[in-house]
Amino acid sequence: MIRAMSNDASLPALTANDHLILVDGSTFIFRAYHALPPLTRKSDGLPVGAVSGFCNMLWKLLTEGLTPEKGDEPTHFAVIFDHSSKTFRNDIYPAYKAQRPEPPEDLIPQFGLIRQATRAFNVPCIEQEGFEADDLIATYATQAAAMGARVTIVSGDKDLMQLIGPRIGMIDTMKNKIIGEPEVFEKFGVGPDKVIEVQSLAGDSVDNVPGVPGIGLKTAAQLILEYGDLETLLANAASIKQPKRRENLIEFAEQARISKQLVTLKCDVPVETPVTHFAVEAVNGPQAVGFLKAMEFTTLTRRIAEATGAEAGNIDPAELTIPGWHAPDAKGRMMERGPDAGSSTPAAPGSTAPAAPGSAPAPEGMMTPQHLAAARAEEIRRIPVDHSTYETVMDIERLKVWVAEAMETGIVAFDTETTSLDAMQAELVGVSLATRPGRACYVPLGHVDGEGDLLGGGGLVPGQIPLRAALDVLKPMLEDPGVLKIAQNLKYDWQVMARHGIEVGPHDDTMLLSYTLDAGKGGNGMDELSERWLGHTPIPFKDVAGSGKSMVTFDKVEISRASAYAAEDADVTLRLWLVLKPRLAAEAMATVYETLERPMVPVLARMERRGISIDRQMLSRLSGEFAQGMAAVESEIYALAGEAFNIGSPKQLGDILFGKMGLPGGKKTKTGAWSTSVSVLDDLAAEGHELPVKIVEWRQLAKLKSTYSDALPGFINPETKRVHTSYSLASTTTGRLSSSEPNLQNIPVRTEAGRKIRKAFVAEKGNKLISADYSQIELRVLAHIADIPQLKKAFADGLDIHAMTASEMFGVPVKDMDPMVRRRAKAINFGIIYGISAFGLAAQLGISRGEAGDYIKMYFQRFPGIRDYMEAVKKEVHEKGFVTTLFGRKAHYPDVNTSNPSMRAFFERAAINAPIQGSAADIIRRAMLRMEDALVDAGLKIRMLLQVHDELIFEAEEAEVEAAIPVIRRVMEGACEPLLQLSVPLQVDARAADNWDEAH
DNA sequence: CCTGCCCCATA
DNA sequence: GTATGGGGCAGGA
Repeated sequence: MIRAMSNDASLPALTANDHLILVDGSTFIFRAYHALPPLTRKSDGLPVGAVSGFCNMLWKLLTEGLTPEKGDEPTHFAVIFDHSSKTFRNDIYPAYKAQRPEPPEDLIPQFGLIRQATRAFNVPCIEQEGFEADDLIATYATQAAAMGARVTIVSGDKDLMQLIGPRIGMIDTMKNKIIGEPEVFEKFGVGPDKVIEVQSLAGDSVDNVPGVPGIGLKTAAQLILEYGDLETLLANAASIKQPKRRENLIEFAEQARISKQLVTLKCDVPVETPVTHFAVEAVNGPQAVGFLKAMEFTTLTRRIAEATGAEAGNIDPAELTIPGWHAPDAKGRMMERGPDAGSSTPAAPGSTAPAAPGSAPAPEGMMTPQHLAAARAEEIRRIPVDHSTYETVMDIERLKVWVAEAMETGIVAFDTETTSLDAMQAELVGVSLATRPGRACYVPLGHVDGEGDLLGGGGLVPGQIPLRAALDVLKPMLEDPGVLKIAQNLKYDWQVMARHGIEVGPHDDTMLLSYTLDAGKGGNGMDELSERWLGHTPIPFKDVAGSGKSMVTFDKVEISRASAYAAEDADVTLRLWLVLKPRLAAEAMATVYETLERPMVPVLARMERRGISIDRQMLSRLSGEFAQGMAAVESEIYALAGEAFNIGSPKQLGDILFGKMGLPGGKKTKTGAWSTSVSVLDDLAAEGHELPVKIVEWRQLAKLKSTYSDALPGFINPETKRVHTSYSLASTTTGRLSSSEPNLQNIPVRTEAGRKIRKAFVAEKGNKLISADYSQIELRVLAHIADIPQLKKAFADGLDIHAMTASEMFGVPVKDMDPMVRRRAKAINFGIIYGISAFGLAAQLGISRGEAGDYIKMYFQRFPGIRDYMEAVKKEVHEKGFVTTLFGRKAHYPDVNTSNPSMRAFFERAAINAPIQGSAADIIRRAMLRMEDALVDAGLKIRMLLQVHDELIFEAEEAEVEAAIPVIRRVMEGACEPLLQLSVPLQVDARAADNWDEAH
């Protein structure tokens, strides 16, 4: 149909008072599809998630414009689509966008629907043969801007960023982000006017724009900033210093020019519909409502009916024309099971279900623990996982039935579903329970409907038990001393429940069971354990909530899908427990689990909840200082190098140092590139080169800025104003903890600049931070384990251990010792702990392999017990596949018997190190487990905040500091006892101050 | 957008 | 030579 007045000149041109909104319909479809909850469907199964997002956005933009404030509404509006995949660009470069994957199957019917939606809202729907939507948008935007009007492009497509200017803006509704010049700069490193120059160099693998090989966004921006544009750069390509880059720029010059043509948008498309025809017309209420009703968008239908005065009840759903779509027979999708689903008594789990533990059934009665454990594993493996047996609990009476069942059984696996991986911020969305294999339920508590996404709506899905009421029913069971609660990674669930006033206990943790039994054999995550022990692949999280950009929080997941996923988690957890728990006794690991692992959960959970204060202003000032320092060093570097380059790129740096400047490159990395690590740079610096010194300086500042001063403030919890790290109990082979998000176990300390970061960790007003650390704990453990008389005596006498070592080895007196000699001995001592090699020691000390070998030989002569210990450990690990710590913890090295000599040597060194590092880890764990009670018993309120392998950090009121320090020292120094009497004393140094740096 | 690589912060 | 976590870059899905 031809618009009646399509060439009517009487439609007025746009003026400065006009505001044109151009929606990039094509990319919107794809992005909405990925951003919105998966599997939103109409009752007949028609997938409509993208259409729903589109309609919401359209309505909001038409009525409000970009912001809810008045006066922002558009005067002109159009939605632009791609017409077909072939465009003039394919004539220039046939491969352009050639590798685009086919759109997902359930998206295909939505293409037509979105065009219908546009028409239903009375909005021009524009597409034109041979041109991409981007070219049409570019043309219309340029025309309107030339008339003086304001233009807003609604898209997240980076290719459109080249259009941004004084009158033309861009908004990404999916991210709710306005894209202006600063954002373009952030993305491309240049302003909008240079975007195409950068793109023509860097290329774009998504669209198959080739660019120039070896040049990414960073380098491209660097080059364009230096040369201004592509042609100038290509003209001067021969003078580029880096050989590889020069060659590529010359060889691929034509390819870059083609790329530029591909990315340059066409601003002069002979458009069929003039921009003046985009004047906004009132939405035809009945027409829009008819369409929305057909789509079953209830919320939006209501909203638009109200706004337009249309009588929704009297309007029939519109007829939809959907090519390629046939509604399936009215079988209906699986509905959530109602409150009465399932029988009122627990279903029999099947005759093969194991009896509850503790009540050893007669046939198994005479088996050894090992047989029992193996039989149990086989038994569990045979019960299939069946999602259809799970119940969705929507009714408080049913919940009470489940709780009663758990109380009666005495064992329940439970799992929480939340909105975040950060236990400190996660909102509870649901709880799942399992009482026997195959008997599990999910209790949704906080699911919302997804339609409110773009409008901020999204109320609770009706029918769920109110959160508070459900928790009141669950609490007595979760805290009942007679009911064992089992979880996978319990610390997380414990935290979430603690924030709702529930202290879960007693408990078991399948992740820790696995870690205790199998540390070093592989991961301890649930999916992995399920594969390993049950031969079952649980529903992947990404299948339920999506992944990456399109991931939704769990509260937006449809309840029936959430239910299958969540109930399965509890079911699998229970099964894993049934398999793993009997192994504790069979493999004599029950004590390790019960004294070193399980009780750590509440201790760490409390430490994480407390968090630590950081001084945001101080870090912000530091970021500024570091930035200034980097800028200063940067210009010196460019001057020394004779050109600008990306210092942060090891590849480019290597080209400059070893290519252009021809410095002798000592080492290469395993991929064959020049190594530019500090040790290499230091060597060059020692030869008198200035540039490497500056690089090291720049690197240090860059590291401190990006990893610490820039990143740490982002971890301040908005509610508590403190930083809450997360400790992992099960991610090292040796028994150490690890810390992440943020990692507070690698806060700088060695350099002056680094210690400024540490100063930003502060005590609250009226409080002090106390740092207490073990002195030389690993060497002391080594002295004990390997039973070395000289070492033991030195520690007993409180001597300087490295000086003593030097004295023994080189026969020099400790008094007035040359610091260099002591330094060598210190390096050797560390080397021993790491399973020394001549290669490593040589690298560390900057001496020859032969010389290092001589040192080691001499060391073993003086301390033969060390060599004996090392040989014994190697023998042990080859025979058993694991080694143990002083307290019985196992570290497995399943691949130690490999025939690859260097791999083998690596595992042997690791095995030598593990009992030392691991015993020290056990000791500080024991101290941590006793610390809280000891402090409370001493009448102190002081609390433990952090652990850094051999150091504990506390926060105490000033008045308590003096009394607290002796208690802390006593607990830490006596941590081995009474289980073990170490043959060397443990020594703890403790200090209090206003910040971490001064306390350390 | 994810992954491998390189480099670097700590004990 | 041991044990970690994390940031930036570049390349390939």
